[in-house]
Amino acid sequence: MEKTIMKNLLHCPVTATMEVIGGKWKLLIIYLISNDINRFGKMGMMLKNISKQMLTTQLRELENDGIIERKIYAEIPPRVEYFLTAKGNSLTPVIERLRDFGMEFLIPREEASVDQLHV
Amino acid sequence: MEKTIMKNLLHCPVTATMEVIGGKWKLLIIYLISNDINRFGKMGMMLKNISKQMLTTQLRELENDGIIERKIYAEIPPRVEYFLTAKGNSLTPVIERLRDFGMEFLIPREEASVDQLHV
DNA sequence: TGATGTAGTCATTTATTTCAGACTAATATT
DNA sequence: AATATTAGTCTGAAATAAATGACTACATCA
Repeated sequence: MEKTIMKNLLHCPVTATMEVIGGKWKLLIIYLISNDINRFGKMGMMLKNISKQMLTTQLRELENDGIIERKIYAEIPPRVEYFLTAKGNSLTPVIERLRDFGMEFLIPREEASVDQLHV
Repeated sequence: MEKTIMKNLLHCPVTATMEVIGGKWKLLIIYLISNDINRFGKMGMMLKNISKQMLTTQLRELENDGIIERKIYAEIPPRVEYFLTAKGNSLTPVIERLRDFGMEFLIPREEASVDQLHV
């Protein structure tokens, strides 16, 4: 075997996807947005231990990767809302498989809780 | 909405799975093992920029999470081989979806290369 | 007049990861 | 007797990531 693997893995779609969703808060943010918690302040409240800076960074990265969209309303005080793009919504099968694996192998059935925000 | 989300997410199967596979080198290591590159030294050679310590850490975590198994042969010099467990093999659907998303949205078709180690 | 609310930015400090390199065990080979 | 081999461990240093707290803009409300 050659050592071409590293070169290949630069273009590996698995690795590439992990880079997009792998950030500490990214799937959580996607989850919040898909549940209409899509403003900076609200998100910050839900993600108890996140700093503003971290939240900003994660949102910007998701935006740059085309997963979410940022809509600025010309109001004062400022209002910004985030939405999933079509690309972002295409992550659904990935997330479902992550969930399946977690439910089957990692989380005791009774304790599992997903997709319920207790609004 | 209450702030129960953080409590819930402690048991979120999506997050739990990400914790298992999210480590920088873990999917690569799983990939190598599934291609019979399953000894410490060989893996270290393939993963060009990994340190021994890092490799050890990742392998131990995967082992503790039940994804891989460690077989020690009582020989000198020492021989240790790693194998995927049934649980580890159950990650296949997850990895396939990660790949699908990457191929469709992240990697230009011509450049994509997965599952080919050029042995 | 002064406080309030939103969505941030920026500089500095602190915490967490990761790396580099020396070291080990025990046997076979030269 | 010295060297090679494998799969690591250990310590201290360097690099990266993340948190903290101050600061901004501008209209509206009290």
